[in-house]
Amino acid sequence: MFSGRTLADRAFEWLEEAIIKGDYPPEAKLDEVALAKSFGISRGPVREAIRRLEGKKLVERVPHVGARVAALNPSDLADILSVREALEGMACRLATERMSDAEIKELENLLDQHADQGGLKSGANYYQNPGDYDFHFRIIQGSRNAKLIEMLCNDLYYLLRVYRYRSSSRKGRAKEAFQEHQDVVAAMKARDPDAAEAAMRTHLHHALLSIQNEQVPLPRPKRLQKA
Amino acid sequence: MFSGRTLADRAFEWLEEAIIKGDYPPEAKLDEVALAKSFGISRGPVREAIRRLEGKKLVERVPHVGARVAALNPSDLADILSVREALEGMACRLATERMSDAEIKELENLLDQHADQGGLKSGANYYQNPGDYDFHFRIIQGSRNAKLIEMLCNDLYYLLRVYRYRSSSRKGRAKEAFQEHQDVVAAMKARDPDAAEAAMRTHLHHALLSIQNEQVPLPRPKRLQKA
DNA sequence: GTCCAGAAAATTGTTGACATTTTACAAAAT
DNA sequence: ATTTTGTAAAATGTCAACAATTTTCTGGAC
Repeated sequence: MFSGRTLADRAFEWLEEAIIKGDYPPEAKLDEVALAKSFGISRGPVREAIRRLEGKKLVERVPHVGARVAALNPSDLADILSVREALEGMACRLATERMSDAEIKELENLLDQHADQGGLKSGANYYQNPGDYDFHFRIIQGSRNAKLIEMLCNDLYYLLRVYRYRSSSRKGRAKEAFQEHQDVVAAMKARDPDAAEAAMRTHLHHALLSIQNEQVPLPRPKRLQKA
Repeated sequence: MFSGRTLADRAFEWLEEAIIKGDYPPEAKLDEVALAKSFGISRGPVREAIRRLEGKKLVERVPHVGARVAALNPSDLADILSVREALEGMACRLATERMSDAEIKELENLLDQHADQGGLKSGANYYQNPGDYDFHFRIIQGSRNAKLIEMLCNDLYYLLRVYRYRSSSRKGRAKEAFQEHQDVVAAMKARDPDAAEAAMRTHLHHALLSIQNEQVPLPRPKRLQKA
C-alpha cells in the first residue's frame, strides 16, 4: 500500500498525506486506537508517526489528552505569507543566477501556454490554479538550494494549502497575477537577480494584500538597487 | 530534572539540548538501549523522542539500522546562510515597522555599550560573540512574526551553531560587522524598512562571503528602492 | 592472507498488557 | 434546574517480551 519499510514510516506517510489533503482538518483529533485499528497495526508505530508529525509541527499534542491537527489562527496566515515572500523572493534571485537559458525559456513557454489555452480567458481561474503552482514550483526548484526547496515545497506547503480556500477570487486579480508572472520571467531572462527577486516579492505581496482585505494592493518596493 | 510531563517529552528535551550543545556531534549514533538505560526508562519513550527529532530534521534515521545526529555537508552551509539572509532581512524590515521608538533606542544603546566596553577594542571578538547574537536576537523578536521567530531562533539555530566554529576570524571583520550593525540601526531609526532590510542582508551576505572564502566581500545590493 | 559462508550477537521493530490520567456519566445535594 | 461529587469508561503513557533485521564474529576453503 505504501513505500515505507516500517509500519511507523508507512503510518507517518499515510497520516501526513491525509492531513495535507484535508481529510483530517485542523483541530481534528488523532485517536491512537482508532488509527491503529484502521491501519491494522498496534499503537506503538502510530504513536511514533504522530511524534514525527509533532516534530514537523503538523500536529499539536497535549500530554495525557491527545494529538490534534495543528490549528491556524488568522494571524498565522499573515506571518506565513511574509515568510513565503522572503524565501521565494530569495529563490527567484538564485534561480535567475542558476537556471539555464533553456530552463528559463521553458518557463516562458509555460506562460505562453497559459495565455493561449484560456488561462487568461477563464479569468479568475488563472490565479492560484495548478498552472500558477507549477510556475512557482519550477522557479523554486531552479534555485538549486535544497533548504529553500524543502522549506517552500514541504514545510510551508501544508500551511499554504490549508488557507488556499480563503484566497482571493477578486475580479481582475487573475489578469494582474498573469502580468506579474511575466514581469518575473522578463527579469530572469535579463539575468537581473535584483529585479527578479523584487518582481517575485511584489507578486507575492500583492497576493498577501489581496487575501487580507480583498482590495487593490498598493505598490511596494519594485526592485533591489544595483549598488 | 526536566519540565516535560511525560518521559518521552523529557527525553526529547534532554536529547535536543544535548545535540545543540554538541554533546552529540553530527553523525553520532543514538543508541536506543543506551539512552533508555541512561535515562532510567524503557525504549518506548526514547523512540518517540527520536521520532520527534526526526520530524525536526535534527536526526536522520535508516530503517533497521538506527538514528544519527543529522550530518551537514558543506553545501548545506551556503544554502542555510541564504535562507537566513532572506528570513532575517524580512525580520529586520518588519521590526523597522513594528518596534517602538524605545525598543530601537535600546538597540542603539546596546551597540554603544559594545563600543565602550571593549567590543571594538577586542577586535576579532566582537563578530559573532554573545553581543552579536543578542543584537540579531532582539531584531528578530521585534518582527512580531511568530513564524519568523520560530524559524530563525529554533529551527536554524542548531544548524548555525554547528557551523559556528568555522566562522571567519579574519582581521578587520569585527570592525566591519560593528559598522554594519550601526548601519542597520540607523535605517531602523529612520523608519526606512527598505534600507533596514537591505542593510541587514548586506551584513549577513558579507558574513556568508567571509565564511566561504575568508576574503573581502564585494558589495551587494544596498537597499530596496522606495517605489 | 583473503574471501566467503553461516551462526551468534546486537540492534531495531512490533506487540499486548498494565499503569496513569483524563473524560464521561450518573446520582445526590443545594 | 444547576452544581457537585464519585464512579466507570476511555484514552494516553509506559513497560517488558518477542519478532525481524542487521551487524559482528567465527571457521573453513582457496
